[in-house]
Amino acid sequence: MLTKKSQYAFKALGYLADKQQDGPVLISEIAKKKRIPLKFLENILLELKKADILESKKGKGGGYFFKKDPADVKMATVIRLIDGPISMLPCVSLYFYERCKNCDEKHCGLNDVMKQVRDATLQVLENRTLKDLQD
Amino acid sequence: MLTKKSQYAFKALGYLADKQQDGPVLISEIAKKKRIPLKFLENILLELKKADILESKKGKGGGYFFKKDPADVKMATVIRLIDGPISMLPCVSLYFYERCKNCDEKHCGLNDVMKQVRDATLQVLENRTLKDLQD
DNA sequence: TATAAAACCTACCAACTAAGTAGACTAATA
DNA sequence: TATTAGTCTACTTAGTTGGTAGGTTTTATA
Repeated sequence: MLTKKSQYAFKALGYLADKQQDGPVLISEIAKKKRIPLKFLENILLELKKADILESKKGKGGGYFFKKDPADVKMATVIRLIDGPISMLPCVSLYFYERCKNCDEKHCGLNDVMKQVRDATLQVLENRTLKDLQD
Repeated sequence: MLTKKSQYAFKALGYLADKQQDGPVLISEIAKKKRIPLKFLENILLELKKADILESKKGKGGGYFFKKDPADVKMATVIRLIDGPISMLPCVSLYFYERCKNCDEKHCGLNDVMKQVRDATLQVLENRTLKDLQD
């Protein structure tokens, strides 16, 4: 399951994608409209900024807005950033790989199946972007 | 990610599937061969028994063995039993559904995408069985 | 029928993670 | 220079994960 954190991230990103033409959007506005705890949302947006997905402006008239085009940010990227691995096992993960102890990946039935699951999942998440979150 | 618990469950089930012709297998034998903490494995096997996947015999000459045919037990069933939901969001889960607050499932982009992920995942996990874990 | 083997059961625990909060600091603008 | 708004560091609290301890019950067999 996705954590609350990444669910909030997607909600916020969807909102920002909708408001892309309106200039900077306040954290407090997003928090209110999407019912996300304000301080928690602060952390999330900051992470998204540090990952170069969002940009921000301080002071009056400030707020958050997209740095990249939403259509260029894959869902998979956001999940990996906020939650970590997408795969069901470390030994089949592409970005968070860890080798299996006591099991030879070359002929491990579980490994095989979980690789299939991974590929099926990524087929979706690598081809859908934040643009798909817009109304 | 799968928990250690369900990973251990799969290891143990794979071992039992291999030894299906040999009569009851000791917990301690599985624990040793698959390097699973003994007492932890006890709990896991008990859960699998209560779910009617395994059967056990007490006393001398006892142990664990399959109640169902491994080929009739889907991977998805084991994951749901040990770890819970397979879906990435409660609002797209088939077995652990919870409705979304503050978001209309009828036109929610995230919901749409996560339904696709769910279906792609289940396509694999509902069609692979414990038989696929055998050597 | 005693005894040993084996699963079963209840309870506990330490470490970690998820989810969120508090409060001070920095930068931009009017 | 006052106000606005994001940034940063640190903390808290509840729940989950990954176990462990130790006793109870059931069964085969000598």
